[in-house]
Amino acid sequence: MGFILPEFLPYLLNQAAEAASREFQRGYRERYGMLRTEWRVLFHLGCYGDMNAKRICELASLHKTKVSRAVHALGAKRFITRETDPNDRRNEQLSLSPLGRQVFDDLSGAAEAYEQKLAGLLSDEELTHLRSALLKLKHLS
Amino acid sequence: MGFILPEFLPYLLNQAAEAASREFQRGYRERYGMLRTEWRVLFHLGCYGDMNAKRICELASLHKTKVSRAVHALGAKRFITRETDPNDRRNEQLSLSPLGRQVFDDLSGAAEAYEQKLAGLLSDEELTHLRSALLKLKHLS
DNA sequence: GGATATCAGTTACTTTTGTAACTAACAACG
DNA sequence: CGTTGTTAGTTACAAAAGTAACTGATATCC
Repeated sequence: MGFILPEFLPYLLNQAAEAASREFQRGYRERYGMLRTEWRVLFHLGCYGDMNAKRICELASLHKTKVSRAVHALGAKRFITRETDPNDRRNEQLSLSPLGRQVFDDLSGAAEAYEQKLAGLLSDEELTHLRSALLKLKHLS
Repeated sequence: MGFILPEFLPYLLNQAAEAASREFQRGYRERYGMLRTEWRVLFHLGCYGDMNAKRICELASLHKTKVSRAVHALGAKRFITRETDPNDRRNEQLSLSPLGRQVFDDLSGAAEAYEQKLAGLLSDEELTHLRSALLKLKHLS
């Protein structure tokens, strides 16, 4: 029988993800000139604490070049500082600067508000189920 | 309270969407050298029948430049034909060529198989709920 | 009919991403 | 030691996407 495009999961997921990102994206883009990967790096540091680029790659499933570029951009904006580990000079610890912390605080407020808005479209139950289904899908090698 | 990045819906949605697309994408990319937008255009014609680029933009929420480029690429590969409407020469009707139909048949088989694989990660109930939640999110302005 | 607006689609230019090859630092093994 | 391998991160180049301005065609309204 005919293939039903609007029920195809990868397609549906992409459309929902794009719709959910677009409006929120505009916020950090306009306010701080940040790209999505920059937002992600900033939030990893803000939510999990200092770490190196490698660790961010793992946590966020991002390629190292993407993270490298985001780290440069965030450094240029003075949102993060980079400190080379004297015991292993390949390793560079990333931290939020005080300015970066301020930006993070502002944006995490905006993120919470936006999450509320999205959550408003769904019941609590739907929301829990959605999160759990998304988590299962995420772990496709 | 701290913001929980791994529960943030836009982030979760993006990760799940990327994971769900990546493997499937490799298939049409390697077999036919197609990009994601080309896949989408091909599938709109295959699933809904002939239409013009404008209509594809609307159905798929894609920008017209993206569709224009995909249409060119699919034309160059001889997967679609383009016919100017004699009553309104701005309007160009797109159709699958016989070759394009073959490609569509092959890829829709692959898509069905992949959907089965994804569906295997979730129960029937989870799947229905997931689809319905994604549909609701998709309709954010 | 002629100025103006609108429409489908394209082009030219810029920004962002993907890929692979490259540093520089360290580890392991003989 | 010194060769070989691995690691964290960068760079250079090519592919793709975003943006806005542009065609050429039709519609509108005076």
